[in-house]
Amino acid sequence: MSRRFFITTPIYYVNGAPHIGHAYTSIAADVMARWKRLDGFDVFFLTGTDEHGQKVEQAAVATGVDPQAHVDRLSADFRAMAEAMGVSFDDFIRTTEARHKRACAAFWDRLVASGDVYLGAYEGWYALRDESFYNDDELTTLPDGTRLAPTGAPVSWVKEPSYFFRLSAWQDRLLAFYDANPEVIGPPSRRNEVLSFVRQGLKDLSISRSGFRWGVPVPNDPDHVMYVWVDALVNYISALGFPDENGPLWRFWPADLHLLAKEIVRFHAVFWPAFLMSAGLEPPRRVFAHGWWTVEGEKMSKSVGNVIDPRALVAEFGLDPVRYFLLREVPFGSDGDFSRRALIGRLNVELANDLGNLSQRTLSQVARNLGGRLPAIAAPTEDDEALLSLAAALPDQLRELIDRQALHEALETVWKVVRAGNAYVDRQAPWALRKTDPDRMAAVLRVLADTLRAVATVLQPFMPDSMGRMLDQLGVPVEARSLAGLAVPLPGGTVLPAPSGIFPRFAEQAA
RNA sequence: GGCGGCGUAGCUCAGCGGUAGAGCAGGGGAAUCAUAAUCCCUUGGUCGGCGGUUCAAAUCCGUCCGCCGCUACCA
Repeated sequence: MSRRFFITTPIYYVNGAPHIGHAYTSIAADVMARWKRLDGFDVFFLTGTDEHGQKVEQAAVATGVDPQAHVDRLSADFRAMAEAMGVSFDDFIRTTEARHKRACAAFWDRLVASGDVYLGAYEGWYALRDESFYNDDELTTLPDGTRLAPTGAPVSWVKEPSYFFRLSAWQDRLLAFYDANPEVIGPPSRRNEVLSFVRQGLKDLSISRSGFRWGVPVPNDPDHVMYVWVDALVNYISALGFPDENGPLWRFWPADLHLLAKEIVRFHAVFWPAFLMSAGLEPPRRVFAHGWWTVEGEKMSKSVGNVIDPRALVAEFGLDPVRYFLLREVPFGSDGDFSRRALIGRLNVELANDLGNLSQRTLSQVARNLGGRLPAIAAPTEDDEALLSLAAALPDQLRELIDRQALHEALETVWKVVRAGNAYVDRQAPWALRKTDPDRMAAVLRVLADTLRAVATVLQPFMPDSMGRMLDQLGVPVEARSLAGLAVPLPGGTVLPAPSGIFPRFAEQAA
């Protein structure tokens, strides 16, 4: 088994401020990246920004700034958002960087060399005023037959020279690829959509534009810039040093997981593998699409004014509760609804009451009744063994679940142990044992401490800061916090710091 | 229109051939170590309608009703 792991988010298009959807993808990828590191993998976690295209060029012109200055500002905002969300990326690629343009040019040359690129003409309804093509279904037709763009500009049928990628030639090879790699697209519903899309027949893909300049130049044809597909997708290999296949990072290719939102599955599961195979490179091992969030039951939109700013959310509730909520509330891969009420419920019930309080009630008894020293392990009773074995099973269970991106199930699995822990405390009643059987009380508290250690260890990728503090309070040295480290018991007598609450309950301010 | 999916307790969903499940919400009780946090018990469903296969169907097949996704060049 390969011990290296390459995971990516999409590069985010800089046509607005980052919102909860961007944060969601990045946080989910972060959890997986952190999990793999915890499990001893050599991880490369890539994110970044997509900065070319006509929309960006127009936005820059509209605000009277140079496109590069415009994207510098927006890209920095995305990067700051990732950092604010605790996203532990190893590299942040920007499509305006020289290394990316070099990779794109080399990649383009490979496609040309394979015979899959030809010069043709892209046809469509074009509005001269907007300098933009429109789809048929976007147009309105006046009684006199004039067609108008959504902007009100008149359109005419225009042919523009464009390079094409011979995607039509790749249909059978793509189907064979999906067939040989059934896990390459997830969840299964997305796989089905991709399969039916490819089966219905593929058209050649326009991969250059000559109507605007803000893009990567096409080699040997200064009239063209690369259109989005090639430019954007190549980021995944430009960050690995392509075309230098002897560079230090190239060993990370092919990507183990491209994580993305459902609307860009096709680009990643159809176009990208075809490009890569054409270029003589391996296609990604897995592409997984998650769903979209609504807000309080409504679609998120600028006009409704309900777009969630992830940083505002973190300012109010804290980073870890937000990360937890996003991954716990909804089966990963499905759509979900974001509501204050639901977030507060998860925070108060699951984080504060279930987990935070289990830690607090355990550690406060250790502090008060045992002088703050971790008791030694005693011979386990049947009840002890039941709880400990549940906790010990967590790493293997989560490995399997996280490998198939079932993040919500991973959290549910951990919470079964947390609930079992609370039930165990009540059954054993160490506060009563304090008077009748202090040794047994110590043994019970040790069982609880070990259970909490396992829980906190596997939850570190989800809530790095909070679980770090919990492990501090449990006396677990930083170097003993990996999955491998969990196998080595802490010595009895370890002095624990004074416990303090990790997840305060959230009280809604009275209006 | 074509292809695919879904419809199970008040809510969110799991189960996918063998006497209906979880979490939350509701009701009752216990405990008091703990962030008044916990634990135990419990109410509640003709598993969208109809028909079929089977000794046996949420579970397979057909059909109808209702929702949803995909059906390519904004990313």
